[in-house]
Amino acid sequence: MNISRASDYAIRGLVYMAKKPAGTVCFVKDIAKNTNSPASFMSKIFQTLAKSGIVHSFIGTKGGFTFNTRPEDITIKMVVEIIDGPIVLNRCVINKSSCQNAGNCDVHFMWTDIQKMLSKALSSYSIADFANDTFKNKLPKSDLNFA
Amino acid sequence: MNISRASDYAIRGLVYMAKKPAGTVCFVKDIAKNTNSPASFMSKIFQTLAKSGIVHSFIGTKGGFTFNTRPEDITIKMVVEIIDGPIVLNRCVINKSSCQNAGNCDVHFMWTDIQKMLSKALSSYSIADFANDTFKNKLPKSDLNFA
DNA sequence: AATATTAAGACAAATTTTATCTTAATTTGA
DNA sequence: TCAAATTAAGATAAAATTTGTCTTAATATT
Repeated sequence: MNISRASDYAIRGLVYMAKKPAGTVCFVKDIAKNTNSPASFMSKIFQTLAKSGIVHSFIGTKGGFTFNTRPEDITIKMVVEIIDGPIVLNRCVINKSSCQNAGNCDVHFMWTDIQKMLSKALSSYSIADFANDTFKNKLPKSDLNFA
Repeated sequence: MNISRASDYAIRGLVYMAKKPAGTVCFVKDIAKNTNSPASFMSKIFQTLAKSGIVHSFIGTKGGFTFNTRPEDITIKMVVEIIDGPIVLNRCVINKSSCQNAGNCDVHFMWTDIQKMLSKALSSYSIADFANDTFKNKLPKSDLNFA
């Protein structure tokens, strides 16, 4: 029940990029250094981000990465799902046949519901929120009252 | 970002037990059969549940497991944490020194907040909710509106 | 006391995560 | 133009976790 190191690195790397002037080409080496993450691991993570289309990569000297999607439009949910794969709290939520009750039991409904809630929460934050100061307007969600 | 098979089995096993009359001694073999889970794996899971104190085990012929805590008082969060360990969305939430910003960055605050929300949601369901019909009164949390 | 049945606990396979190392692509400067 | 430098891409590998099985010990019953 947690995000991977890779997702954490990805978010931190993208936030680092988002703090630079728009259009800046960033090297993995710099991104890694400034986020205290292993450069070769970060390299692989940015490969995945590039494949997804949210960043653009340039090979060779003076190569690097730029945003292909505005940081305002990149949600935390998007990043986590690109790196870790779809958020699925329990397998019965996506694969009903994996459930003895064919996904019709109350436990199934609980997981589906909590997953939706989590998904909404992760979608409510963007990379830009952490690069700029727009984050402060959003807290806290944990005050939500569950009857 | 998901619960383990083990936690899923544990919840299903406990719900199965909770449907029996209070005080019934249940065998792992039966629990496993009725939840479509590997018996030897379920055995290990119930060992862990017994160590935690929420169920009581009896060794030998006519041995088995009974509740040591009322199903009403066993939350889904408790079960998940007993089996999978504490719910920690990102390591910086519990270990600030693992964060380059000593846990004072906005990303840290986001994870802490979402974790609290998730924790509250998981605490709002009990094993009894799925054994009886009290579950229906609780949905849906996913209607919560995140500004 | 022997047997049957149970949980407990040691052990092992499989998968996932977290990386590293090598290769290919591109630019730049000599 | 070609070698060198620098970059991302991709193959490979180590480590950790998850998921399970197999053997042992405990207890009750006959």
